[in-house]
Amino acid sequence: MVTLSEENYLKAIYHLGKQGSVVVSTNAIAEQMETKASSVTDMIKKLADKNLANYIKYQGVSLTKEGRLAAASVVRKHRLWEVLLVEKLNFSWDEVHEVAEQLEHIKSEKLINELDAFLNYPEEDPHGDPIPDKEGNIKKVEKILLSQVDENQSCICVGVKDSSTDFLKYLDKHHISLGTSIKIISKEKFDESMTINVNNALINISKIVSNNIYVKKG
Amino acid sequence: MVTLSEENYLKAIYHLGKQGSVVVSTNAIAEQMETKASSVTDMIKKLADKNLANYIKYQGVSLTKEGRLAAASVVRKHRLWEVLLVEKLNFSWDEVHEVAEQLEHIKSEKLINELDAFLNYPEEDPHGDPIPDKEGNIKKVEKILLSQVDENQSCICVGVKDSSTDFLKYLDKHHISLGTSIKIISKEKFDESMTINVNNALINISKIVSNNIYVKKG
DNA sequence: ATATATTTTTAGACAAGACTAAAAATATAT
DNA sequence: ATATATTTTTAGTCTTGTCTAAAAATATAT
Repeated sequence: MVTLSEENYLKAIYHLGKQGSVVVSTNAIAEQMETKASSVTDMIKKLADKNLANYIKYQGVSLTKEGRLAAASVVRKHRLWEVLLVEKLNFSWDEVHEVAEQLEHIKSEKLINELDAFLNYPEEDPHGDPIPDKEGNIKKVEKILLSQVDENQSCICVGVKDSSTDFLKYLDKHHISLGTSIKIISKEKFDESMTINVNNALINISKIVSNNIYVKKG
Repeated sequence: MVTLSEENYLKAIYHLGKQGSVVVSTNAIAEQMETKASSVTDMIKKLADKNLANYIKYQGVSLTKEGRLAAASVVRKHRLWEVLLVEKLNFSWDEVHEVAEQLEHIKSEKLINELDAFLNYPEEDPHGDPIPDKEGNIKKVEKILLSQVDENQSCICVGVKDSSTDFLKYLDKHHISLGTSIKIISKEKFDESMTINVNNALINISKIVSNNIYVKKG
């Protein structure tokens, strides 16, 4: 049995090391989880004992195949629940995270499969992040940061890198959501801000903003 | 903050002492929760410290107003989730309990209110048990045990007292569910079994069975 | 009313998960 | 290469919730 706490560590390692295949440091995990390095060391040992992680003292951790699947399963659940919250229960995309953090730990194979079917097998969560399938596979989609797009090019918002409440509310205020068409009008050299056209309104966004919006050509 | 474990104790006391207004014994709680009396004593003290329970050593516990509301809230969540599972996610009434035991601890006011609305404000769960409202009030419905009904009378199944998987599967096998019409054909004096008519089939049920089915006149 | 049985509580121990402070290993800089 | 800084681990403590065994209180029976 994988405990709630173990699931959270697996998820952190999964996210830090691109789907868990890369070695990550104790401190990185501690920062991600807002805990202390010593707590991380303790837990890593438990994960290694359970064959969920590969661990070499002082060197870092990566997930085993089993650990990767367990982590992907938690992420799958998190994202499916987020879809339910937004599509059926009137949550906005900035309200779902906290609740999904709880729901992702509910243990029931049937529940998650039925939820998947009920939601019509969504491929992405409300922030444009891919939903792993039962085997833990994710569909890689072409996406680049808005900051990479050149002047006079048009693109479509397909996701966000930062999904904090503050950032999502900022996007809401400027009517930017998934599927929104964005045209780059101009880019400033000195601060790398850009002026963009969204729904025929011109707005100026900082580099920080354009660096946290994923878009595709179009 | 009420912890998961505390919520489970509150729920147990709530169920044992008709909505928590009655004093219940340490042993009764221990039995209900499949734990030891000493663990119960420990937890009762914590609940009393938090003003969720009234506790007098060696005398027993009851819930305070606050404790009763907290317990009713957990029961409300449990039963609403059960409705979701059955109505939307293809669970049968014997499959919902275990998952609802987990879901009932999810903390989000908005979630439970939206769920309530999404399900169209159900008044009962899939076993016919009433769903407390936000204030913890439950609608008392007229119901008697099938064993109380006289020969030649007809009635309608409105709930079950035992909602164990085994019993619910037994009812499924005999096509008895909520809303099913039942006519009492005859009752045996010596073992108190009865023959009933369900969907034009005659079946014989033991006292144990008739004692676990709630019905209303009709 | 006294002895016996049952219930409840206390005392002490344990596991999980987290923390602090100190020690050990690794990395960096001159 | 040696000193310094950083990272990681260890050792020991704390809290929550559980348990066992023993003690205390209450209930029951003769």
